Amino acid sequence: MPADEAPVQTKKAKATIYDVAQQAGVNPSTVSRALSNPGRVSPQTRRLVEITAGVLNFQANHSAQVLQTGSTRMLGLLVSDITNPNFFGILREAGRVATQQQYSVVLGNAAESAATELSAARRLIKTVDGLILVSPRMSESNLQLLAATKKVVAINREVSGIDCVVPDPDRGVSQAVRFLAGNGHQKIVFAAGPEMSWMSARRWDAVSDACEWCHVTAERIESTSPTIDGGRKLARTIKASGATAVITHNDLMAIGLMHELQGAGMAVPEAISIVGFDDIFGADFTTPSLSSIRSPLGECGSLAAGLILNSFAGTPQEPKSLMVDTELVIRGSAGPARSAP
Amino acid sequence: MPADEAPVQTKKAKATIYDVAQQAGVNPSTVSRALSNPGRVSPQTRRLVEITAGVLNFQANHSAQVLQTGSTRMLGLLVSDITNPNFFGILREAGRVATQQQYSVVLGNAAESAATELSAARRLIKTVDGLILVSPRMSESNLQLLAATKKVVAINREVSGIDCVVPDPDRGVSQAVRFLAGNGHQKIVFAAGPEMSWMSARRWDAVSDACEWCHVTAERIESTSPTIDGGRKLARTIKASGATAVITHNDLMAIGLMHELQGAGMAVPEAISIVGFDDIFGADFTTPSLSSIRSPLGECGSLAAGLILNSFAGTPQEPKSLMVDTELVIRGSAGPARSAP
DNA sequence: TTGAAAGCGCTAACAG
DNA sequence: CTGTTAGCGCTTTCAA
Repeated sequence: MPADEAPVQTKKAKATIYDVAQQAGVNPSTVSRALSNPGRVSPQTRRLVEITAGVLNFQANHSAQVLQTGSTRMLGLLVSDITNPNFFGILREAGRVATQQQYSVVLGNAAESAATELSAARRLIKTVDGLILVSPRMSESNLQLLAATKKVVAINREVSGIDCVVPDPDRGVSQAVRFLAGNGHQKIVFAAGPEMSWMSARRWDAVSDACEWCHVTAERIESTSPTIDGGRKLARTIKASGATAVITHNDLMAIGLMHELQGAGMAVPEAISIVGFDDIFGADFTTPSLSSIRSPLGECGSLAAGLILNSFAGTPQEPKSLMVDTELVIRGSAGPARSAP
Repeated sequence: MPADEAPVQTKKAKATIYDVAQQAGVNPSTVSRALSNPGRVSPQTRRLVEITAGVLNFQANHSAQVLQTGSTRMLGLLVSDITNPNFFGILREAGRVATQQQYSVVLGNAAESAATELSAARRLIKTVDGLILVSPRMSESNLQLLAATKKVVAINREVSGIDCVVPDPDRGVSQAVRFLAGNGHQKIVFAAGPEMSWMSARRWDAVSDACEWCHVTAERIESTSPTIDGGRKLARTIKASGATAVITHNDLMAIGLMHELQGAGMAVPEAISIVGFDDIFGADFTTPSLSSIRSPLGECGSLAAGLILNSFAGTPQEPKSLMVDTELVIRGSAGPARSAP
């Protein structure tokens, strides 16, 4: 391994509990107790220690504590889809729940591929007590291997043997399809996401089922990539399909598609209605603003954090999958079908 | 402290180097060397150790390593403005640079206020070798206190005594003002950000200077908050100002302002040109798409990480401020003034 | 309530 | 090239 020096700590040597103990004239263990177990020490001693610690600017050495106690009091969060800024909700809520139990949440360096995701997860998991993986792309077996090390919870994906929190597309999709059917749309196209995406499959199932229920035709078309550009490339095919409504695997695709369609002279929603998925940041920047099926990501975050924290506190539980409901957010991009009354 | 149990490690007890050593019939220190210092051990012993470690699924205890070596090989990144998804560029590039030196980057739980930011920074800094703060809101003295503990670099803010990487608005602003002046605009309004924002002041200075240079009038108006809604609330004032062009402190404000103005019947850019700052994710979702002055955040990230990493490797340096150039991204929202030829 | 002492898992001299 | 030994800074029994 080349160029592998330890950091030169140019900063002044840190004070340890020994320094504090000496300065205060007590035993190191008393300092430890006073600082992290107050109540097991007399009030005056405690004051003394606290003041001395303050004077010496004492900062407990985290790794020493971790080494001793076995707990980092940190949760990791790893997000694979960095193009979806929406996961801030997850971070915020997971953080909120964690904070209540004096835990903090750190975000792992986001991953571009399944491989980098795995290595990022491996690095991160060493430094935390539990790990939340959002839309993980790695294989099931790798996921299970990770889960054998520390507590792991997946969001947006269901994997046997590990705890999961997954938004159930059914409710939001059925709202969307009912809305579209009620507005006279006879045929709905679903623009799928990546071939291997668990979520995309799940979403198509929901669309297909809801359409059947509402007696409208559902057609699935494949995309090249789940991005704005991927959405653009779908415009021809979708126009040719004769559908008056389209639901896309995600909002990025919806936005790309909408722009391309508008560029080709099709009015949205007059000529074609568009509904995306995820209600990402910026979905309401567009004209018309984008209708979208939203997952309660914040709730996913708090549930995931809760799952991990509970597993520390309570008795071991069977791995379980938590379902959360999705919800249609109607904005300007969806409306009555052209031929509707 | 109530309810403060250590996590119950329900997982199987981890293998240590002692287990590996015993199994392989060598000394623990040999295991340590073979794994983290290959080259100081014979090839066959090394193979043996590696295989045994694999079999036992050995994972080195991170905190023990840290405790011993004093280095976590991790960099922290703390972002205060979570509404600006643009900082992904920082994360990505800082991560890239860090990875080259076997460091990884963790993101601290984002902060809502100066106070939570400080406590988040305090928590995070204990677990990393160096900390990058993006647009920090805390006081200078707190910043300097942090910097006394570990290596700290600020992005988007200049603070004496600590390393900084700041985008210089001058270039982008001067491009924007020249563009607007060249298109016949006589008066440019700057919609300022938060009163105490260092960056907002910097940006106004740049606008003011550039306008003077181009002989156009610059007017500064205050906002209530640097958000979409804050932008909306500016619409009346800006319309009343009679200006035909506006530069906003950030893109969120620009988007809110644009929507509100359009809602009030003003065409963009025909009646009024709008230029934002930051070129955030979604700036091109709008109609017309938003022109914006972009900071090379990726570059800021790599520079900041480089600054930290170099400080570990080399001799102590004087704190320095690195400047990076901003750049105008012209899109549909800016064009010829109404009364222009 | 406080002190003494052991040890968490690892690395890094120093010998051999 | 490999074994021995001594801690890193903290928490936590066990005594006093």
